[in-house]
Amino acid sequence: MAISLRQLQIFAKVADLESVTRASAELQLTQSAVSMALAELERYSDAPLFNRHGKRLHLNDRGRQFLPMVKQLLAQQLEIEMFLNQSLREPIGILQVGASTTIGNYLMPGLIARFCRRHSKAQILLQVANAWQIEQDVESGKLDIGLIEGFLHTAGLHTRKWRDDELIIVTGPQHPWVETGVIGDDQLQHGEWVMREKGSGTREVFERAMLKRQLAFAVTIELGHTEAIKKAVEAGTGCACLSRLAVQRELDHGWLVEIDSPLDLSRDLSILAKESVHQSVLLRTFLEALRETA
Amino acid sequence: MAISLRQLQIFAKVADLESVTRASAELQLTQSAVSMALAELERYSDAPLFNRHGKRLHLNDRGRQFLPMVKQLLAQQLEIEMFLNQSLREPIGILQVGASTTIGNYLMPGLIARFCRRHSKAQILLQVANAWQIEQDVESGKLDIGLIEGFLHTAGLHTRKWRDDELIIVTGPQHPWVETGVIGDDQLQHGEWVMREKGSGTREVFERAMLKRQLAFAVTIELGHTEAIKKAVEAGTGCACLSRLAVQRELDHGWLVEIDSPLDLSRDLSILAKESVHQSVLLRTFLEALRETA
DNA sequence: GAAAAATATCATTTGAATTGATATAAGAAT
DNA sequence: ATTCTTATATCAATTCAAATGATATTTTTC
Repeated sequence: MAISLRQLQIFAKVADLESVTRASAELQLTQSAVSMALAELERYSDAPLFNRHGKRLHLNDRGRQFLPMVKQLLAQQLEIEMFLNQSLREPIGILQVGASTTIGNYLMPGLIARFCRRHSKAQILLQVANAWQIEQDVESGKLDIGLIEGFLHTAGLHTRKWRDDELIIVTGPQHPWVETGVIGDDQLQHGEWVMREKGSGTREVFERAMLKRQLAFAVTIELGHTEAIKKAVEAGTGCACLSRLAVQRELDHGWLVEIDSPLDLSRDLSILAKESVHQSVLLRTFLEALRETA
Repeated sequence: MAISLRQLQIFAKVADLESVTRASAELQLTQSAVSMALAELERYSDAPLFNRHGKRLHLNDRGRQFLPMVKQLLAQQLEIEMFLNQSLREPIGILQVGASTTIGNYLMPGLIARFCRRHSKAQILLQVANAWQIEQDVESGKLDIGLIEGFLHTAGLHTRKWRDDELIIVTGPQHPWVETGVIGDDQLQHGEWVMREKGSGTREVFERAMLKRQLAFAVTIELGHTEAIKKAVEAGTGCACLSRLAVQRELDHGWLVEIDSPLDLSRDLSILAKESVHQSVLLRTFLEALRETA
């Protein structure tokens, strides 16, 4: 038989009070229960932990070494029990959040920072990956929640719209389009487009919007990262279509300029979560925080 | 009802294996016992700790934070049980000892053999690794004690000098230096040195001693193992600077010859141990045995 | 769509913890 | 000294929690 928390509690109490009877009173047990629990512990350890001198119990050297260990363990027990109770009312825990590129890089950092400042015992771990990967990991339970651009369709996965994301066309400040700030179909077709590789969510939206207006276009440069595209366009190379989220700072500083066009470049950002009976306080609080930013 | 160690053990095992069935096998329990214990814990905590997705169990946000607390408590439990189980006077149990290369290869084997002959119920497991690794493992508690060449300085780790180690210069018996058995600065500078790679503790001591006398030297051959260096020098290739511990046997047989030099080639061997409330009988006895060999 | 594999749940059994009663022993009061 | 009080230890009986075996439910796999 192994040791039990009960035995250790009893031992600590008896050691503190130096009395079986008083310990039994405080523990709401009979004297005999305490005595037996103690005897059991000493039998397990093959040697006494107390000196019995008359009616008085005194810790012996072994017991003296033992007591601090026991106290530490009981403190940990208390901490654990507190955690279980606390996490019911307060958002406490480690939340695994997945986000696809644009959201993960431009939207989540600030949002998470604000959230953690507000809820100091909550920890958010962010994984940035492509939408498909996020979907898999939410499905398997590795992630508690996923945030992606566009919709996805795994059965049994709860997808719902979070907020709108607006893609805009941008150029460098010295670009000829800047003069009017507006372009039409013609310019759209003949622009020198700097884009992410095929398959990127952002690019897909642009392609679909162009297709809808039956416009063809050519990609001058393909770059693997949004930041690289921004740098290229800032430097004067053609034009790009990016999420407003990704270029807000550059627009504010005037490093990039927004160009109006007749394209419909809005898309949805979605929240993926498991259909589940129970949502933890932390998860619910985080969902609420997401809703607030929408 | 309060939480029990049993429940926590079961929780930790299930969380690790992500399977109730496998956990039940390892814990020698039926699947239903494990399932119920888990249910009990979740009922106590008023909310699930796992996401159940089909057959797969995945920790949720609370569970993720809960697990490390539980692990820590269980480790503490283990320590407590070890303390109680250890015999009062006889060293019994398994001691995890780490040693850096020279000590581990040339000093420990004999010492451990002698110790185990004397204390038949004691088992010493020796891990030979570099000083940094040893330090980490002592710090983390994987090792009970570490023995390294030189000093190291992790806060909270108890380092103290164990004994001296003397490095000596050796050559093969047919080497010209053997005639006098003594060399000076000139020979030191122009010797054909066979050495361990840069970064080796032994080499560092030699380099520092040479630097102190402002002597330059060239390394003719670099070899990864002390044994290889000994073989090379025995075969007549140049000279080496090695711990006396590593070459004692070869000196006794006359396969290698010790050459006196004006260098100061002594260093300290140190003992690393955790600052801890309790030192087991086994650990104390082993430390005493170490002191005896010093 | 059937078979295999995993988890959850139920009634039943097992076993450990607790009780109540009693023995024993030390210190205090007479 | 002897009795009374107070404390711990131990025993058989009881209570209650934990484990089992059987079974239902669900999910994955072929």
